[in-house]
Amino acid sequence: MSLRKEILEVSRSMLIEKGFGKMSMRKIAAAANVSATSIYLHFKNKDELLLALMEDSIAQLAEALSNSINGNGDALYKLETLADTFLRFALERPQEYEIIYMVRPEEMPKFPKDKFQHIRKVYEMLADIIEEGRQQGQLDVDDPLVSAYTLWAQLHGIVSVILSRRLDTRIARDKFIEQAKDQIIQGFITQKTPV
Amino acid sequence: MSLRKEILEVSRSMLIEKGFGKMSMRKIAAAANVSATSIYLHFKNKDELLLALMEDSIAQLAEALSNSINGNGDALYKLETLADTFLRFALERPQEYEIIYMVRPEEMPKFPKDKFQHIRKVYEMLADIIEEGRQQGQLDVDDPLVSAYTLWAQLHGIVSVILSRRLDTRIARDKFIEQAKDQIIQGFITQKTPV
DNA sequence: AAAGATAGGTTAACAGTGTTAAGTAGATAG
DNA sequence: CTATCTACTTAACACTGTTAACCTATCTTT
Repeated sequence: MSLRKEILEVSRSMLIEKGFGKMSMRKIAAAANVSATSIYLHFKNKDELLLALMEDSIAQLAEALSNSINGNGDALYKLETLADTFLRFALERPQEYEIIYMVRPEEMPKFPKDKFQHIRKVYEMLADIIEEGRQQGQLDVDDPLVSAYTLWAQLHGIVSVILSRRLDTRIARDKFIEQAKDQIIQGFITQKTPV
Repeated sequence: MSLRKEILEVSRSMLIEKGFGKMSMRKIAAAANVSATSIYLHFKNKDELLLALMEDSIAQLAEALSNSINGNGDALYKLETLADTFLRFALERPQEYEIIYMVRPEEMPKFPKDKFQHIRKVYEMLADIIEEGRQQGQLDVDDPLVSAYTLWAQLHGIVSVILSRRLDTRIARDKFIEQAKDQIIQGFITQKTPV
């Protein structure tokens, strides 16, 4: 196996086991039985390594999302399913979620296109679903792509509050998630205001 | 002025000017004309210093929110005003926002109650407004306190996506904010489904 | 085959980090 | 006048990311 791959593997498992904060170049190197400087032969710096991990996690999340909607159901159902899958992914694999959405490689180049192809595809898939729902009069949105990002941002907000331990201890986590999900979805549904 | 206060002031301006990443104990100490170890006489460690800054920023945010709804308007109007104020605070003072919602003091004790009194008050105020809206049939929510946290989480999601530069470059920031705000608020509004 | 370039690794070092242990000058108290 | 306490200091430890310089085996070119 190439050293590059090995570095990626050990850093990923280190990330998952110990969390992002305890990942250091030297520890990664030690785990791969190699000197710390060797990492720099394969990655420009720590941020680039992080981006590579990110790319991979994004691909996995994108796949989980794609798989969860296997064609059947109407737009609304699909939206709910996607929201569920997203929340489950985030809460079951918090460390991986973290590097996708919470870690900030310093001065992260604004959306380096190539690295974010996968997640862009997800947004576009989502936008398509929203558009479908709009045409069927089920959803009430303005710009579908913007709506896709909005939905995602809202879900991220929910996850973020939980993962960063900012949720009031008086509130049960599951109840919070359920209610939040309902409320978010409801924001997309066409209002049937009686004339 | 007490050294404790001076340390807080220096670190706050350092935080605002250079950002969280470039804040170090030694730099703070140098800016306060004191040795690095002196900080430890006033704060247990860096996290405690961070928490103190956090506490302060939270108080400011809480005040901005309280001030923005000066009694008049119905529940829905108040909700919109609060959302506006929150978003403005976050986007105008990103560094301060960051320490409130994004920085994670390692192993942050789950909501150390005393330090979060202010923000809890805000949530309760928000819950009251939501309850008021429910009683007037304007809002459709289950548990008002949970809804308060949900609203906040959603808004945080929007801010978070922008501040961590994860927003698609094709999407105009202002458009995103406006549409997101509308969608979030709509999630709270009573659906008038015709029978 | 000899010579040179290259790929892939090394060790040593720099400049920085949070944090602790031990020591010190000055005010205060008995 | 001595002892204690307070607020600070210097020195040091054990880390961090990163770079410079060096080594060695393999591949390419003459």
